[in-house]
Amino acid sequence: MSRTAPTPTAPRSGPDAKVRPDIIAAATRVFSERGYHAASMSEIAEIVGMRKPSLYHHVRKKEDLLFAIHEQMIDELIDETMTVLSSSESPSEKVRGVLRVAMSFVARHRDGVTVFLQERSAVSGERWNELVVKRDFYEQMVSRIIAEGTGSHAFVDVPPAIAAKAVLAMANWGYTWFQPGGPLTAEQVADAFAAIALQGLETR
Amino acid sequence: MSRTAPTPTAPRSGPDAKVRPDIIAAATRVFSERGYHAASMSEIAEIVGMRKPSLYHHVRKKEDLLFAIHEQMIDELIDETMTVLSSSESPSEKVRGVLRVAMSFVARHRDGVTVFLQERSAVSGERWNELVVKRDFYEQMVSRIIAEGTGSHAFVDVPPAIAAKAVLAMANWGYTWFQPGGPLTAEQVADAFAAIALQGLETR
DNA sequence: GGCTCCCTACCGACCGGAAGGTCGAGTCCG
DNA sequence: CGGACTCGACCTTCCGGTCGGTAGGGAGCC
Repeated sequence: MSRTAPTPTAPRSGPDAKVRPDIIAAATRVFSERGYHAASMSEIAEIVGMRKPSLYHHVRKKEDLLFAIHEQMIDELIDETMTVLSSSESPSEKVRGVLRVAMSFVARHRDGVTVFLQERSAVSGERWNELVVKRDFYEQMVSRIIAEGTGSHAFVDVPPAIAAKAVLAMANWGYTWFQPGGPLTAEQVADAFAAIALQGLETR
Repeated sequence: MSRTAPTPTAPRSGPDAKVRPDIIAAATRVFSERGYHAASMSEIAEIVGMRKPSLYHHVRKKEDLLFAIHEQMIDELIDETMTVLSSSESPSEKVRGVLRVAMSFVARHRDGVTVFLQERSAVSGERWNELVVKRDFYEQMVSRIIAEGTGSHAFVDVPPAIAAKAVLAMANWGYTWFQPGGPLTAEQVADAFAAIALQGLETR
């Protein structure tokens, strides 16, 4: 057949087993387009060029695919944001950096981010907790940057948690409207958002 | 029977017929909790105290319920925001007003807003366009306020469309985290967001 | 008051379809 | 030979939606 995976990927050996990347990619596309519950395993199978029963040779349950997407997204996002956090820039520059990373992430992984943000409640049970922890951790990273700014009086005295919500909202909401081929690049948008978040709209 | 609707509500006379409010309320709750596709008509029927076939006496299709919720939300939101837009306040005050209206809206109609923002793509066909037009109109309202501010040099020179995205993002994203019984009221959150959007995080 | 008529609301039973998931048999390749 | 991989047929479950029939109350009439 016209298979493309050379590595003999260990098949469904556990709940956390590696799944073939093209399958994850197909699932990401279908989940993002139709929504998790409306998406069918048959359609995912068809995209990767097999039938549904074959797909179940690589995946245990439909939910495993959803979880894998979620995990991959939040792990990568945390990883990329970490480099910003651990830099020696000023709090302002870190906020700008967070926004740049986040917007660039949205631009590069549109479908994945859509699934990650829109299908938040579809993951159930044990693994849901794991994701909540990581999401909270990510938010804490941003919160800490802002606390750093207010601590050094570089930032106005607003509750860091609320300010973090505001900054994250700008980036997260991007998945609903940002088009990678549009008039503005992700970096330009991120910088515009950073300007608003840091200096505000009013003239000085 | 123990009915409570005294008015002989005209039953399913057309696609735009009025549906009993308790049915809309039940659908809103179920759609918000389970997601549109995962929600079942039986569960909605059960909440309002009837069986599925009886529910279909009041509603033609499942999608009609979804559409009704969407329409109700966007219509009310536009209506409330209109009063802000048509006031004679300064652009800054109007931005604050928009955020107050939006956050208060989120607080009062949590489930409805959740459906409205999360189940955006589940509406199909003709009526979807109608909703897109209204959503764009709402966004234009905010965009215009900001253009007004940049025009009078009260606001910094940023593209109004981008600034509108930023402002709306803060409010829209609220549905994912704001708890009406939490430490901050909707108005307090809105004012904090307005402060960030207008003056920025950096000290002057 | 009784009586019929009719319309609204309600429901048990049912249908067609589609979905997630399984099974057993086959193929290919090291 | 054996394990990875594929698939046709199949099972179960559930869902959106329909159908035929029933209860009940108001309107009109005698």
